[in-house]
Amino acid sequence: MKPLVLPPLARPDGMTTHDYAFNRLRQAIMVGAFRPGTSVTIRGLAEALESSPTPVREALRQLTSIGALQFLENRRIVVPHITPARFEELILLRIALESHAARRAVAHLSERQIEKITAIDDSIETEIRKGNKVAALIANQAFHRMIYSANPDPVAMPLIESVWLQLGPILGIAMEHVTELYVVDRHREAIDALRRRDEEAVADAIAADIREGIGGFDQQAVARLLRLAA
Amino acid sequence: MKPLVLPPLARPDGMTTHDYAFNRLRQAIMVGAFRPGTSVTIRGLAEALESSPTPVREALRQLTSIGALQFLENRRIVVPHITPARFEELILLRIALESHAARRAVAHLSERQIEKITAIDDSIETEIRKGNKVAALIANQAFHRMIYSANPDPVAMPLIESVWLQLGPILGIAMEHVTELYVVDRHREAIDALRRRDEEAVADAIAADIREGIGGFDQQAVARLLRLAA
DNA sequence: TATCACAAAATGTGATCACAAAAAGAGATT
DNA sequence: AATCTCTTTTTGTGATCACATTTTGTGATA
Repeated sequence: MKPLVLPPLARPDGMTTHDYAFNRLRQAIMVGAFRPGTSVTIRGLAEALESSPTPVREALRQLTSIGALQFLENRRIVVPHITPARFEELILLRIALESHAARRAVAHLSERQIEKITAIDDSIETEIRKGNKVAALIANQAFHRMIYSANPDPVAMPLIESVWLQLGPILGIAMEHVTELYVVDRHREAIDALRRRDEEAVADAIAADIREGIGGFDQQAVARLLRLAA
Repeated sequence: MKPLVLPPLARPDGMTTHDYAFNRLRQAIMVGAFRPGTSVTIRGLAEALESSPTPVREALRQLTSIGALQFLENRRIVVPHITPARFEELILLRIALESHAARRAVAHLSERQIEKITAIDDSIETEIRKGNKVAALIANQAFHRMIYSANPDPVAMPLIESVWLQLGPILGIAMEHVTELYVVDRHREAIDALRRRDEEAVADAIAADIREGIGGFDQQAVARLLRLAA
């Protein structure tokens, strides 16, 4: 129960122990390193991160605030379970949030930024072709984040990432069971719409992208896996 | 700098010190007890709450995760400032989130719940007539929360409350400068739509309610106050 | 009066410890 | 073999302390 393979993550100079723990755990959950129902302990993580309980507890508390973890009544700390209904709500919430965020970002995107976004989209395909699932997932998130963050007041971004974190554990299961990766996204469509500054078309492309494939994965497959995770 | 009038809040039995601190601070920010730019200290709050730094720090860290507070680079803890642009984004985000949440709740609302919601709406008018601003604000939040929480998987609710928290400090300023309270909401309209199970009409009523008056207050007045807060 | 330098106080950070509750394990009983 | 009871271990909680950084306060200098 205590192998605890935590994806590595560089620790920039001057970063506090707490911030490091938070970012590392957050990233781990975001890319599906923990399965639903997994329980973690403060002391265990403190040891794994070579620190002490105090900063780790703060990081865990923060992660519960954004729905990534859950403090149960019996004081146990677990990765939340996901029911099919909850999964459906999260996807619909992604669509509502991200199509809104995309629409509000269009006017602020420079040509240069759109080029950068196109480059990220290319890197997604590259990673998929190389079979590197986690890298493809991270690149896909970067694609979406880059668009929404063009808004000078990206108030929706933290909320979007909260939803991503809640979907993270599902992605972990999906990546375990999906051997074949295939590109099924609406990214080119979204980029074209960005170039035309067509807010509605961008929002529609993003909505379709989310609906048809969660982070590059086939939704039907994920739905099937949900039964395994329950 | 340390009068720190924290609204009282009962502490249920068995609640941890951390949870108590979190809920108390959260409630204080939500109803506008802190002004934008206000800085708080861990030790100061620990003393005010008659506890120690550890649980307070955890509570503050959680509050930053949901945008209610901000840890600056110089390690100072402040209530975030709000620019007019940021305010606009937050309002639009409220509209996007809450009209979505309302739409997703309609199918799950029982007649009994709708009656309860109607009663809450009545209490809002009562409080306004009595001139009790904070109580009216809390009742208004309860009205919205009651609707959205009808969804058995209310995944949007925490995100909505996050936005409320970010708007809280503005409400505090508004309440200081607005002497006359008047009822300008679309609540009856929303309730009627709920009774007809008309999802789109409910969503529209909620959107209009938010757009035309933030929590029962006149938006123009708030916009004017924003300049004072900057 | 304004500005700079230095000392003192305040503050966030993180490790440690004692305590209580929960979980896990061991052994006996049915 | 299953269940119950009691002991041991694990674990979250919260207070305290030492440390480093920041802020504040004081006084000298221009």
